[in-house]
Parts: sequence; C-alpha cells; structure tokens
Amino acid sequence: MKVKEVADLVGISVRTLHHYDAIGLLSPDGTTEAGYRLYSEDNLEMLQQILFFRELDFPLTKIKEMIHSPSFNRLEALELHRNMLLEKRSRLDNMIATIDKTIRHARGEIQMTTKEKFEGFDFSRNPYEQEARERWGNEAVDKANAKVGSMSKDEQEAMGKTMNGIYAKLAELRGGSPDSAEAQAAIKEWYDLLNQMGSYSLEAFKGLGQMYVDDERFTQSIDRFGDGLAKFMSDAMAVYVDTNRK
Amino acid sequence: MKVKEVADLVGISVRTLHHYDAIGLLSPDGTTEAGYRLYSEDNLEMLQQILFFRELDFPLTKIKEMIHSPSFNRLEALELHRNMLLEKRSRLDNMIATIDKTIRHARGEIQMTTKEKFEGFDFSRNPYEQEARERWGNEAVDKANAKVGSMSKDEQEAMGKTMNGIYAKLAELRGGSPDSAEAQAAIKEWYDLLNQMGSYSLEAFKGLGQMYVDDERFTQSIDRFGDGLAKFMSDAMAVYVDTNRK
DNA sequence: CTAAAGTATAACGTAACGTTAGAGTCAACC
DNA sequence: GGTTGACTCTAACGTTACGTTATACTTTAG
Repeated sequence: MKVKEVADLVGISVRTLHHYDAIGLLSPDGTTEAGYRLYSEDNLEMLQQILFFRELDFPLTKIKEMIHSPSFNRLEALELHRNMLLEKRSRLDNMIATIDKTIRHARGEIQMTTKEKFEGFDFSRNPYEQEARERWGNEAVDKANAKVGSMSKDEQEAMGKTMNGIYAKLAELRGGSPDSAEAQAAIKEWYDLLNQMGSYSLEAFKGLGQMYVDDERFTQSIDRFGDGLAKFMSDAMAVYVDTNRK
Repeated sequence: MKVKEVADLVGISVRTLHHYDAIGLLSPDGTTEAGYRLYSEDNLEMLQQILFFRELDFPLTKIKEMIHSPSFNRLEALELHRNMLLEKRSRLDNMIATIDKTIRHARGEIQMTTKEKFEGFDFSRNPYEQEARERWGNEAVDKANAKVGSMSKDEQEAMGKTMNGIYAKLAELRGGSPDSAEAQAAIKEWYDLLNQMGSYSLEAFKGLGQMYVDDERFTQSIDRFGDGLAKFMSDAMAVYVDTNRK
C-alpha cells in the first residue's frame, strides 16, 4: 500500500507517515523503483500498535523504544493497551460524573467543593507507564533477543534446543542445592550460552537471575519446565556470580 | 489562591498557568503587591472549563474565543462538554472492542480485515467541534445574546413575549405568500426588534434568514411555532431585504 | 499525450508548554 | 534578625509532533 492509502485507512496524514519514517519509528518494508513508500501488512500492524500507544499519550521516542525493543511482545503489549484504555475510560467516567455534578451545581441544585470540581483531571502519573518501562526497559534482555532476532530459523531452533536442554537439566536438579557442582556446571553453560547472544557482565547475569523471580513473566515461562525452577535458577545464578567474582 | 496551590489542585504545572496568563486565556483576578498571581473562585471555574475543552483537544486559541465569546453560556458549554465526553468514551469503547478483536486475532482465534484493525481511530472530524463553531462562531448571534444577557429578568421576559407574538403572527401567515403585506410588516417588526439587540445590517439579516433553514437547530426551535415557519421566515426575510435595498 | 492526482525531499513554521537562568519574596527557625 | 528553603516573578531558548509551503518527479485517467 502507498502512503495515502494507508493515511486514509487509518485517518492520519501523509506527513505523519513521512515523519514516522524520518525518525525511524515506522519505515515501510518496501519502496517502488521511483522511491515511493510501500507499506506491508506487517507495517500496518505496527502502525496500529503505534497509534494505540499514541492515543495513550506516549511520546514517540518511547513508543519507538518499546516497539523496537527485542523483548517487545505484541500480545502482551495489546493486553497492556487494553488495560490502559480501560483506565482511561474510567478517568473519562470520572470526568463525566464531575461534569454532571458541575451542571447541577451551575443550576444551583447542589453544593460543590473546589476540589470536587477537578476530580478526574489529575493525569500526572499513569501507573501503566511504569509497568511498560519495567517490562521493556531491560537492556540485557534486549540484547539477547536482538541476537535471536538476527539468527536464521535453523540457528534459532538449535539455540532453542540447547536452551531447553539446559532448562531440563536444571529442572532435574532443582530438588537439590543450587550450589551443587552439577547445578553450577549447568548454570555455567547457561551463562556461556547467553554470552553468545549478548555479552553479559557477571553483574548483569546476577541481575537477570533476580528478574527471574521478580518478574512473573519470567517466572511463569521458566516454571513451565518445572515448578520452582525460576527460583532455583535465580539462586544458582547468584551463587555462580558470587563464587566467580575475582 | 496562589499559582502553586491552583496547579497542585488541578494537576497542571505552574508554567501552564503562566502560559495561560501570557496568552490571555486565563488571567488571575488579582495580584499581591509583590506581583504574585492570585486566582479567584471564578478563575477556578473558568479553568475547569478550559481543561474540559483542552481534554477534548481544542486548541487554546479556540478555547479562548469560545469562553470569551459574549454568547458563551456556561451551562450550555457544560452540556456540550458532556456530550463530547460521551462521544469520546464511545470512541474509546470502539478502540477497546478493536483491541479485543486484535488480541484474539493475534492469538490466531479469528480473522480480521485491515480496515477493522483501525476502527475507532479516525478522529478526523469531531461532529461537536462543528456544532461549537456554529454555536459560538456567529457574531450576529453573539451580539444579540450579549444584549439579552445584559437585560434584566423583566426585560428579557418582555422581549420574549414580543418575539413570541411575532412568531405567532408569522405562523398564522405562513400558509400565504412571504411577500404579502402582512408578512412583510411582521418581518419588519422582527428586523426592528433584532436591531434593538444588535444592529443588524440588511445583509446580516438576510444571512440570518439563511441560517434559519441551514442550521437545523434554528429550524427546529422556530418550527415549534408551526411547521415550516423557519422556511417561511427565511423567504420573507430575503424578500424584505431585497425590496428594501437601495 | 496531457492534466490531475500522488509522491519525494527539504526546510521553515507552530502550538503548548518544558526547562533553565537570574532575581525578588515570604514564612519559619535558630 | 539573619538566613535558609520553598515560592514567585520575568525572560528566553528548547522540544515534540507534526503542519505548511516549495519544488520536482511519477503515475493514472481520459
């Protein structure tokens, strides 16, 4: 699709699309030989994401960070969006309630405190922005995923198998102690594997382990290999880092 | 109240209040001898109005025009706001529905057309902006309403009765021709009456007649005195102007 | 084949504040 | 009563997300 088609479809200006291209927020997948921008179906999905975020008053730079973050997960983002929209609607409901009151106040039907008149107006901090930052703001995770993104399908598959192998091994060991030799060996494999993807410092590795228990998305996805695995890995990673530190 | 109190109360920045003062959108009623801004209760009510409009993405210049317009009616504005907020909420609901669909689509549960993906995103024209412009954008109407606003209750009532009398007369005549002597006499009364309030040029008077049929809010309120009265008056006004033009 | 509509880049303009910067003011505490 | 810290002022430049020309090339409809 060419610019104007897209613009008309989604109700934005051509200039806006140019702008998004210029700042690297959304560059079309293709161009004609004359240099015309050609937007793919994927580009449109991305655009939808962008507009959702924009609707929630995220600055474009942050939107760019988020959607380009390798750890960006479309489905998660959509669900977060949904929550934010619901949040926004409830603020709107507040405002409507406020205005109803104000109308009755203006008609002299009721009394109203000054504070009441501004209920629903304080948008100062959006709780979801924080969540979004935490969720997609981790550089280490980003790097790893970036690497995965740059790998071929086969490479990804191989990588995935290796990872699953390590997970499985650790899952078996998770009844025992995190500082056992086997556990530590497996963790070393894990560390080396991750380093193939993103060069972790020991500290970053420990931080990642912390995330395994702090961030329930990690916890959940890891615990699919065995209940309590995330905790076990986290502990083992901490031990590994502490014993290997000079 | 001093700036920061106000800012904190309503959840905006001090700079914003300074800005609103600078552009003449909202200047505090008073100042201390040191030059500190002091906001009155009235200022706060005005601020509430401004923020409501702002929430609906009206540019500040338009907000300024509106709230400073002599025909600005607080109650009407509030009711319009209410409608706009409801409108906005329904758009939000659309977006939420869209995102729900998108989520299910992303999960592979359903199919979705490209167009569907952007439902709820086209904010291009807000029907209420148009209404607001029409409502507060007409200088002639403004003048008249300003005059009415400056009249006492008794005067207003008297004026209303006179107007109703003319309406009633015209309603009786509306079966006949708009250029009949009686109709033209009644229209002259009408013209004179309006001129008591705002000094209409003949051209403006003709324009007003046009609005009676173009703007359905006029049409409706006039036709309450008799079906087709608006059209009849409009025609008669045109005739009046054309025959009285030098 | 030509006019109209669309597209490109480039660059300046704008709206609504944010962000210093420098200086005066006010209430409170030692 | 002096000083500190929270507020306040004006002034002026910075920023974001495009809008708006301006100029030139490309595509499409008649």
